[in-house]
Amino acid sequence: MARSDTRYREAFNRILGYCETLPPEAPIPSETRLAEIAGVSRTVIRRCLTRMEERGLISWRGRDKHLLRQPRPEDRIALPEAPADRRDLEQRFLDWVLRFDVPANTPLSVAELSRTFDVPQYDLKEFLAGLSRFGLVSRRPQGGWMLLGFTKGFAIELSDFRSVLELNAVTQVAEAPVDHPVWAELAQLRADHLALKQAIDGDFHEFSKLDERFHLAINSVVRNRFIAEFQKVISLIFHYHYMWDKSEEKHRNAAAIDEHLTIIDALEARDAGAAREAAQRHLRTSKTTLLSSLRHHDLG
Amino acid sequence: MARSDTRYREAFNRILGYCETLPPEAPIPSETRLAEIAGVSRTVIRRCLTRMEERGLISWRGRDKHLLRQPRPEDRIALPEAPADRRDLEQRFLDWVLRFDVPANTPLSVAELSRTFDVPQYDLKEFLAGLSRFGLVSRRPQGGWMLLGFTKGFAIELSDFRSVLELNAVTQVAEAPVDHPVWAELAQLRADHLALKQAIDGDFHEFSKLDERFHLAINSVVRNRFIAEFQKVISLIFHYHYMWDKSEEKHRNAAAIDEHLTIIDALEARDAGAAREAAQRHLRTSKTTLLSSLRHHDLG
DNA sequence: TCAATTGTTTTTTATAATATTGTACAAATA
DNA sequence: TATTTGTACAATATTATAAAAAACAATTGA
Repeated sequence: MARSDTRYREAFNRILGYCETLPPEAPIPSETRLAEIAGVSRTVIRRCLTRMEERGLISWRGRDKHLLRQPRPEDRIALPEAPADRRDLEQRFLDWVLRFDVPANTPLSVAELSRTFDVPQYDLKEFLAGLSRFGLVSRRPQGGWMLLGFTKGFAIELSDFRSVLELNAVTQVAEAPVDHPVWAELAQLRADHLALKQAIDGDFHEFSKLDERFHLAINSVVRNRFIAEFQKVISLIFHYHYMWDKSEEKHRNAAAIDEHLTIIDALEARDAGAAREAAQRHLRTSKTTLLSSLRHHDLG
Repeated sequence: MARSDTRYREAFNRILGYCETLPPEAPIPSETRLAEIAGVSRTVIRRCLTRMEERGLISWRGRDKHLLRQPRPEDRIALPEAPADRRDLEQRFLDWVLRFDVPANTPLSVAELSRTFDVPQYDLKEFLAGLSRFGLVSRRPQGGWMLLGFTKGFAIELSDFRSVLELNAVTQVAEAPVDHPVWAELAQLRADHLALKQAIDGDFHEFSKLDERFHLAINSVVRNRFIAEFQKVISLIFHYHYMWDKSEEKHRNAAAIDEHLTIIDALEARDAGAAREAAQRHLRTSKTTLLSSLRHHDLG
């Protein structure tokens, strides 16, 4: 009826683990020290100590705490199952949106999402609030949330924004010092592109991964928290749409390989202007592809 | 112990208002229709109708609903006071952070913020979740939130990001059609800049407003939801820091006026390259100013 | 017969209540 | 005097639940 005691349970087991490393009848460190070890507050530690005393694991009077016996496996508390990783919720959510081709202006039910993603409702609320900053979702007047994304306007503005960021990245690469790791990565990418170009007839599906690697390498030169945050979302969206638009995939990928190689050429020649121009061409192609993939979905 | 009935109360008063426009003994529209009028679900409408019947305002049997008497002021329900505008929470929060010079890595107490801003805690949670997308705040491992912003690294990256966006905007302005409203605005800005330049000795404080107008005009040409979202935060932060860094303010503002005029000159000559270059110089100055204002605060 | 409306049930959302956890400070110890 | 513990209090996370929305079934009237 209030917050869970997972923190206490985890701390208890962790302290138990720590005690196992101690010699028999060893003194137990101070509460503050234990709190540091378990990464929780003293309140939780005191609960743990109380339980340990009850179970006859330790003696505890004032600041005199001693280990009475070695902890056994059955001393541990059971943890509430299903940690349900909150971290990659974003990945899973976008995956869901794109994979099931959830149309724009779909009402999102927090209750339903909570079930499908196995995540508590308040976590989702927080997550959706974050996404609303990207204009991907918004609050509905009658309550709840709504998926906005993936209209034509959204795709255009996303592409444009991506272009702005990526052209900036390209410029920065051209100015990167010779010992920057990006140059080694680009050399490797050039080789891999050439190899795939040879085997394009059979392996054209492989391009998707290469494309992601290429753009990641370019953008890795830019160290900026704001840009990095957006890049994650952008690359995910583009990546998926490319994977699913199967029309003329082979031809498209062959063309993209050449575009990538042109960019690499210009970069290695340290010709920022040419690199920007080549990147601009490539980004225009990408935009067209993204838009046409949306059109196909509209028809299907 | 659950959600408030504000929605019902507001709907009731709105329906009352609608009934006042009706002739005496008029039939009441269908529940669905009323729901549309009040912007609320049928469930709420039925609660409203029940209350109206109890108060002898209407007769209600099945789908036969009639007005019995004209609603009077005392029929209205009292609304829970203090709407506490959720909309400009962002403005007020950033204002608070910057005005009180809240240092980086300050733990934020949702309870305390809730009191100072007169906003429910869950609204704040949602808001902070949104800000965490901008890297301004983050979750602490032991629970709660923490203000990250306004370290040197943050200022640098923010400035860099601003430059990327603004240089893009400048390029777009240079390509804007002659009948675009930005040209009229720039002409006006030129005049205002020249006027202030004349009176700089006395009115140099006025520059802050002019600066905001100038950058807003440039950026208004870019129609992009992602960029617009960021611009709001960026301009607010720069704006405040300029206001408070009083060192050499007059000299700084005089220089900035000239920089602005150079940009306007290049733009009106449709010389995108020169405009970008001038903008780049101006943005570099801005960055330096922002950084030095942080340094002053560190010392103070 | 069928579209519109109402009656009823189910589902979802917003939010107050609250157990758990964190934190500050006083008292005790060594 | 610096640690450590005891105690009180405040904040947070999470639940429980009333309010609202949505879905569905039954009814009505043209």
